[in-house]
Amino acid sequence: MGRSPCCDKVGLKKGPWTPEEDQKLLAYIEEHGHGSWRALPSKAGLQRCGKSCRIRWTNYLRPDIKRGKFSLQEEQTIIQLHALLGNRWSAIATHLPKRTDNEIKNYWNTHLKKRLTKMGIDPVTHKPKNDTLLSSDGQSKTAANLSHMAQWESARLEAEARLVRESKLRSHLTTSSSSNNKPSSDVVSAALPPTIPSSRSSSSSIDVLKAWTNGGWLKSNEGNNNNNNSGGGGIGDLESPTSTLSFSENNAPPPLTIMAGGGGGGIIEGHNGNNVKEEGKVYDSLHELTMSAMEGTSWGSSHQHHDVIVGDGHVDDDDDDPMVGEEGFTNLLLNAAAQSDDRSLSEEGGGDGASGGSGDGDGDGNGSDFYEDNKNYWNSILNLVNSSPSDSPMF
DNA sequence: AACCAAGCCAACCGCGCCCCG
DNA sequence: ACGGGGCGCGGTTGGCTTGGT
Repeated sequence: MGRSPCCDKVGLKKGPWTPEEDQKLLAYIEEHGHGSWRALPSKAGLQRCGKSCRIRWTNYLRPDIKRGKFSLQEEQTIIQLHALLGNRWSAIATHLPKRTDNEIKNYWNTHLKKRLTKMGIDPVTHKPKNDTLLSSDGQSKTAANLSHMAQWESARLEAEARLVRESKLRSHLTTSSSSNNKPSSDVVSAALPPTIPSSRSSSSSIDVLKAWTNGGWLKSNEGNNNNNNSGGGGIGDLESPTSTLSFSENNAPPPLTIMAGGGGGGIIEGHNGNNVKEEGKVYDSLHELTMSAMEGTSWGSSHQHHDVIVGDGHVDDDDDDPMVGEEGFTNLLLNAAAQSDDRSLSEEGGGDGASGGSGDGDGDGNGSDFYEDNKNYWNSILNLVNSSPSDSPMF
């Protein structure tokens, strides 16, 4: 069926906003809040459709928007999160609190993407376009593993997002019963400053990441750094990356533990039996997604990477550490970016540490630096996550 | 100085999801 | 259960700016 237009376009203005229009919109929202966007234009005396007003507000007029050049750290954050989340701009924007998804998207498309491409790195997969370029030092494989991570995380994101939605739904059921007839979205809006970017899933996914890195990932690799994966090394040997989703207190579902196990390609277990039952639908999705992510939908059947998830769930990656060198890879990129960038680091307080080893001497992540780089990579993501509002207002 | 191409970014478009009646 | 409204998201476009010749 055809979708009705967002508004009656007849007589409505399009194109660039005038200062007068900005002023009207700003004044109205400051006084009344945005309420229903559709109803806003007439109330505010604007000849615009509600959608246009919303976009203008969220992308430009919001008072908490930071404009201007992206700092090196912001660039790093974007690149790292993009490697994990893909084009989920709103999710990425959640971790760059003063930037809009639109701004980040634009910056990616106009700067970062080109920079990566120029360097022979596929901006989609974050791995070198020509594997042979780097294969001698193992970076291509590790870049491929980053891609694995991204796909894995992506699948998890979807599943976690479902969980969150379920939780939110139930949360809204309880809240909305006591908040007259406001639409649920307005319930959220009303409870929050109207300016806070929302994300449906990113925070939770990052929480997973936290647990992941805090839990077993790095340790797991630590033990497998030199020659791993037999008996469950590498990705297949992940220590249960326990979901640490922050649900609303009253509706907190029990923790789900996802075992990306060496035994069967992945196990999801509720911490007690009825948990899973209660979240049956979610469990199914999570399980489904996790399974497909692990067993070929993304990895095994894609044949785009060197390593393979073999039948029993462990990763056969031709005896390279599955995570080795990702930091090296990313920092290679970032260092190059820093060098090619005419901005000076000091502009934004350059050694803030979030980038971990990005400034380590040669910085090309070869040889024995791989392990450290690997650790630093995830630590850097963790750092940025920790320093970001991942205690999202949404949850 | 004039022209052209590339870069950049605000805004738009269309789709999908969620909620409500 | 279903259909429509509202909103958010990601992709794309169009126009202005900047840089090169």
